This record gives sequence, C-alpha cells and structure tokens, in this order.
Amino acid sequence: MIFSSKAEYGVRLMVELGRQSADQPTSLKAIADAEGLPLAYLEQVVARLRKAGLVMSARGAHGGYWLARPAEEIGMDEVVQALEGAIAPMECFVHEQTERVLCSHLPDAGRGCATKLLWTRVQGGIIRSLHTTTLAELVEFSRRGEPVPTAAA
Amino acid sequence: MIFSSKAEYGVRLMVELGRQSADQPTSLKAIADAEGLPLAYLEQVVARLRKAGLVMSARGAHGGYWLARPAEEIGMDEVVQALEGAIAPMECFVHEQTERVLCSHLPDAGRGCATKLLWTRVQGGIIRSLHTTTLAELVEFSRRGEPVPTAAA
DNA sequence: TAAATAACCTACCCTGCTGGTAGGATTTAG
DNA sequence: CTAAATCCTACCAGCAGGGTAGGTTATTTA
Repeated sequence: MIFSSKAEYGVRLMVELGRQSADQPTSLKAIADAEGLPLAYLEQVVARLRKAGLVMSARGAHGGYWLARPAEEIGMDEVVQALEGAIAPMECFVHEQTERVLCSHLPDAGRGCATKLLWTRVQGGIIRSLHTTTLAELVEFSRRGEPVPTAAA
Repeated sequence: MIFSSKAEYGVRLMVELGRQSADQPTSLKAIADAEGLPLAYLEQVVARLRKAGLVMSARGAHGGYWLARPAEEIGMDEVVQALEGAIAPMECFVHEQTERVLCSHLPDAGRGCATKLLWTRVQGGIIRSLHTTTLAELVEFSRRGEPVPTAAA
C-alpha cells in the first residue's frame, strides 16, 4: 500500500470536520463514534493536523476541533503531507536534515540516476492529483447520496 | 516511502538489461556487480519480472536474462506492477480474490466514501505517470553524461 | 468548589512486512 | 565432469505501523 491508514483516518477526520459548521468545536469522541475509529489513536492523528496548522482546538468541556481555514482553501496535499510526512516515492528522495525531497544517489560513474527520472515523475503525479483536490470537494462528495436531513427528519 | 526497494532494484535491473543488446543473455552476477546489489536478493526480484513476462531467461553456463520485448514497448507501469503488486494508494483498494483494484468500503449509511474520490485520483496520477514513461526513456537517460565509449576507449 | 468533559502527552506493545541470507536443486556450456 | 548460472524454499532480524494504557492539564457546568 502506498499510504498508511494514518492518512485514511486523518482525511476522514478532516472531512467530518468539514461537514460541521466551523463555529463550534467538534469533539474527537463524536468523530470516533461516527467513523468507527479508535479514539486514542485518533488523538495522535489529529495532533499532526494541529501541528501543521490545519485544525484548531479548544480544551475542556465542550471543547474540540475545527478547521483552521475554510475547506475550499485546504488542498489535500497539505493534509496528506501533514499526516504522512514528506511525500517521496522512494527512500533516497528524503534528505534527513533539510526535509527537502530530492534524490541523494551518488552520480555513480558519471551516469545519470535513471530511476530518479521515474520517481520524480511519479512524485509529480501524486502531488498534482492531491493538490488539485480540495477538502471542500470531498465534503461535497460525502454529502451526495445522503438522505436529505430536512425532509427525512 | 511509497515504493519499496524491490521496485528500485527491479527498475535498475531492467535499465541494465535495456543497456545490453537483447541478443545474448546477461547474468545476474554482472548486474549485481555493476549496481552493487546483493545477488541472492536480486534473484527474488527478477523472478517477479520473469513471471510477469517482462524478461526471459536461459539457465546453465553463459545463461542469464534479457528483455522479452524491446524497451520502447515496455511501460514502467508494467514493471512496477510486477514488482510491487497492484498499485493501490490504500489498503481498501485491493480486492483479495480478484486482485482488481477498487474500494471495498461499505457504503456506510448511504454516504459516499469520501476518501475513495481522493485515492482514486491519486491512483490515476501514479499510474498515468508510470504508464507514460517507457523503459527506453530510462535507458536513454542513463546513457546521458556517460563517457562516449568509442572515443574514450 | 467539585465533577465532568475533553484535549494533550508519553511510553509501551504486538504483529506483519521488508530486506536479506542460506543452502540447496537443476540446467547447460565447455 | 566441472563450472556457471538459473531456480526454489525456508528462514531470520529489524523496524515501522497500528493500537493501547495511563496519565496530566484546561475548561465548563452544577
């Protein structure tokens, strides 16, 4: 698999927050129940989103989380990057100190690193497809096929 | 990391085969020496490529491997797929029996699986970038910056 | 003030996969 | 016959992923 389930859980969490109004906080427990995910593990996941500045939080009773920005302005590349770390198709693409993504292969015997060309394209393809998808799109998609709340209730 | 080193090794192996003439077989040992990779492990890697019909082999002394098709006709999506298995961005995309790639999430409570939209796009981006790169391109790339053999020798 | 709620933090654990080794069996050229 | 090579299977150590446990702190409400 390409992404770990941290990304899956984190994205679902973000979608859930996007479905709520951003005025009042939503508790993790509510999200864990709605999505059937373990609460304690979600705490670790949401911590990454908070440190990346994608969600904000309030402690204490009636506390919780909400989106730091409108869902339209949140690209999924930011979300996945916060959850998974640097998006690199291959080990050699991650530079330890700088966290920048590049190929650290030595140019062995003057030859170009052939795989570098391939992984660079793959990385581009991934980031592009993530970047062109906003959280708002996913929220909208999750609403489709849902029973209209006013009429049914 | 997104792809394991099996993909890295396998791609380098394919490039190395592409650099050789397809008339005579190249031994794994030669490739292992040239790329500095463990021979025994390369055997397992090349077995996948052989089972996928991408390379052919001859046993015995002066045996070895060669490309089953010209490098121009080998898309890197085939190569990576043979090495890594089905290219799925997320666990739920792999269907055990059929090996087909799709989302197996239950349509919980009538809602669309929001993450499915995202992972489908990512998968498309990956496969597209792999598919539009041929082995021949990588071989060509690996030759650039190389000392011209005729003049230098 | 006390209690309940919920974020926040850290350490730990278990399982499975990855990368790699070992040791052989089989095939073929010289 | 011997050397070179593919082929096959079992095994192993390390490590990251997914998850649990058990707390501490902050905030609201009764």
